Order: sequence, then structure tokens, then C-alpha cells
Amino acid sequence: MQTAFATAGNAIASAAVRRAYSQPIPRAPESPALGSTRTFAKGAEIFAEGDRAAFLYKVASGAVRTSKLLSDGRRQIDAFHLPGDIFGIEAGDEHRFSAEALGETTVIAYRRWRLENLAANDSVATRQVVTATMRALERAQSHILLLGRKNAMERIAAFLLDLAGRISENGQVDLPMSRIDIADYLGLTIETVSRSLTQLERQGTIEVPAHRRSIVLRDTGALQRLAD
Amino acid sequence: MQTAFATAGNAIASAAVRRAYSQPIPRAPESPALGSTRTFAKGAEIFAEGDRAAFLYKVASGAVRTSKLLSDGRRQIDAFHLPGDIFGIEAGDEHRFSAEALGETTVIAYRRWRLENLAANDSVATRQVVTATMRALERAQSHILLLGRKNAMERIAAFLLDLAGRISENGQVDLPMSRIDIADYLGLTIETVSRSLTQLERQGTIEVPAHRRSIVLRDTGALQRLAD
DNA sequence: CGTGTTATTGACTTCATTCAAATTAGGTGG
DNA sequence: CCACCTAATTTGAATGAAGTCAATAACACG
Repeated sequence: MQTAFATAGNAIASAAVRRAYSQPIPRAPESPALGSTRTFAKGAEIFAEGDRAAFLYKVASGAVRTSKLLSDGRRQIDAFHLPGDIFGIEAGDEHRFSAEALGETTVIAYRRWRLENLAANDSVATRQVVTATMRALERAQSHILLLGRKNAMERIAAFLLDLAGRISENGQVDLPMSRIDIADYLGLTIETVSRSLTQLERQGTIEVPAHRRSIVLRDTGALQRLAD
Repeated sequence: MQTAFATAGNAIASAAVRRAYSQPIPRAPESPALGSTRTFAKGAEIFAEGDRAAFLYKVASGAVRTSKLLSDGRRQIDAFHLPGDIFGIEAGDEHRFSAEALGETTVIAYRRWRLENLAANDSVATRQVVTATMRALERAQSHILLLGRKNAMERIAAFLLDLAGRISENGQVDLPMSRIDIADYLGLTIETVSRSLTQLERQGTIEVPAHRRSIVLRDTGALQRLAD
């Protein structure tokens, strides 16, 4: 078996678990029409696979992972969502992923638009949802190439560059996620992720400070070449 | 929008014609407003990665693969498109994939909608494009799970069931694609695909007639269990 | 400072790939 | 209809990249 993220079982069960253990702290919405702000603790579930998709979300601060589980516990993380990103868009009326906060995270929940209204309505919000959907599709498609045809080192390099492009501050990337999350995103194991990072560090391509939760990109050119 | 003469001088058509082995055979569109019909020979290129995305397409008959290449020639097939499927939707103005006919294939080309119009406009066509985009996203996301976390046998089983759900006639699936295409879709090699099929046949789960281009699903339950 | 969690490292195994060869299908021209 | 040819597929044997199992190390936090 691969990296089993040991959350108990199926969608129904985890929906129940969510009610028990997650701590959504609803606050007064900044403006009713614009959605309501909610804060989640590290690891808290924002929604579960199979939950009714009544809202879509925009990350205000922190970070979110959306993932799917196989029956035996293998997990695949579909995407990481950073501030400004919209997630939870669905065509049907159920969430096909679960979403969890990677750290203390604040999101804005917007009441969901039915698909029909999406096409019918012209508004900034509508446009944003269509754009977010297209972006999600593009990301998913390039992730398919990564998972289908790239080796471990290429995956790590591509991941670091992608993240750097989204949240780097002068070449330093502060990872909002654990090695397990990285592994489950890249279709690898935590050990392989660790070994690849060590190898990149030995080559002088990156630098990993003591606390291990940030990475300095020393040679983005080399990463680019690796990533393809 | 689309006129009978629009096919003659556009960027896409000439880009396609430039390539050696594509043979688009423009015919009179069934209805000018609804797009123009084009037929492609087996292996012909409908559009290439980087081509200007002036049209989107619906498969009328036959089948199409959309794929990406890495610099060293590794290929990943993003999706197979069967009659009724829409492909070639882009947010930007370039195709990020190439598209090739899997056999003698007829498609209908629709002049592309700009993203802004998509959100602004309410029409059957708009709705179809939004729906097709959502469907593509859902497919891509479940393919990510397959590529990231499923083993060879699980991938083959899932592939056969998916295809059966789209084109089976009483349990028989006529494969429009070669083993290489299947391998490049599932992130495997042609040898592994062949071995997996052989094993499924030995188990009595499937049956592969002599010409090897169709497969009879004898035990979909077993496939379902394998596919997860 | 302990304690629990997360990450790294090492040794060994395994599943899928690679390399190589054999077999089969399907088209072509006699 | 058959012999021949080419491309596609299958099969076998050996290799290798990433996974598994196990132990250690490094943090983070109370």
C-alpha cells in the first residue's frame, strides 16, 4: 500500500467526523452579497467528499488541499489552493473531493451558482467562476502530464517551480504543506519526496533550512531543466 | 457567426494543411450558423500544440486523441474524444494540446467564443461549452487519481469500464485506439498494457477476439472491483 | 527537557520498464 | 486465393526506479 493518510473511511463517515472535530468559526460576513468569512484550524475539514455542494470558496489566507481517497486509504491530492484561489466548484450537487485547511486558514464562502445561471448571467462573479474553472482545467491537465510521464525528480522540480511562481518571496518558498501532502499530490511516497529534496540540496540546486518547512531555490535554471 | 466560407482562409486550416499527413476535406456545412464539417484520415492532425485556437470541435463520427509531448518524446494523452464530445476548448488563444484523428473521423468546427462572451451570453451553445468544460474538468480530475495512485491493473480495468460506458454495444467495446495510445493515456508502456489484458483474459474477466481491436467484457463486476 | 509528530536515511523488495525476440493481423500485388 | 511485407501486438528475461519496512534524527510544543 502507498501513503495511507489514515483518515477514517468513506465520505459519509468523514462528513460525520467533520461535524464532530472541525471548527468552523462563522463570523459576520463583510457583505451578505459577497459571501461569508470562515476560519478553520490546521487540518480542519472544510467539506467532505459527498457533501452537498452549497458553496464555493475563495482562500483569503492560509492554504487548502482538495483530495480524494481510494477505498484502501490511498490518497490523491488534486490541488493546493492559495490565497486568491477559488475551489469547490462543482457541476453536480455533490463535492467530489474533500477539502482541508493546511494551516490556520480563512476562506470566504459564496453561495453556489447553479450551472444554468452561470451561463445565463453576466456579472463579475460569473466571469470569475468561469475563469477559475478554466484555470482549474489547465492545472489539472498539466498535472496529468506530470503524473503520467514524469519521474520523481522531474515532479519535485516542477512542483517547486510552480509553488515558487505562486508564493515565493525572493527565491524562498514557505511550504504550507507537509511532506505527506507533497507526496500525495505528486503521486509519490514521502520517502521519495525526502530523498529527492536531499539530492537537490546535495547538488546545490536548493537549500532546506533547519525547520524544513521552507525551501530556498538556489538554481531555478537547473530546476527548469529538470522539470522539462 | 460561422459562414460557409470561413474555413477557407483561417489560421487553423492552413496550419493543419501545412502538416504533411493531414487531409482535411472541407464539406458544405449542414448549417452555416452551426459550424462546418471536416473529415480527417487516420492519424491526421486536427490541430497542433501552439496553434492558434480559433475553433472548437465536436466529434461527429470516429474518435480523436488530444495529447502533449515532453521534449524527449514522452507522450501523454490527455483524453479520447468520441462522437458527441467537444474538444479544443481553451481559455488562452493557443491550443495547449495537439489533436489527431484515431481513424477516419468527422468533426464539426465551431468558431471559438471568447471567454468574455461565454460568461455574457445565454444560449444553447454557451451552455454546452460550459457543460463540456465542467465535464472535461471532472474527467481530468478522476484521471489524476488514476495516474497518481492506481496500479497498472486498476488503470486498465478503469479504462475498460469507462470506455464501455461510452461506446459498448452489449458488453463489447470496439477500441478506436492502438495499444500505444492506451499506454500513453494510462501512463504505462505498451508492454504493460498488453500483459494486463492477457492476464484479464486468462482470468476470464475479458475476451479479446483475434483482430485485437475489440474487447468483450465478460465480468464487469470483477473489473469494477479491480478499478476501485 | 521529555514527548509526540514529522522528516530523513538505509536496506531490501517489487512492480513496471527496458531490451529483445517471436507472433499475428492486415494490406498488396501477382 | 496465396505469398509476401509491414506494422501492431504479445511474450520473455533482465534491469531499475520507486515503494516498503524499519530505524534514527530533528523539531515543535507543552
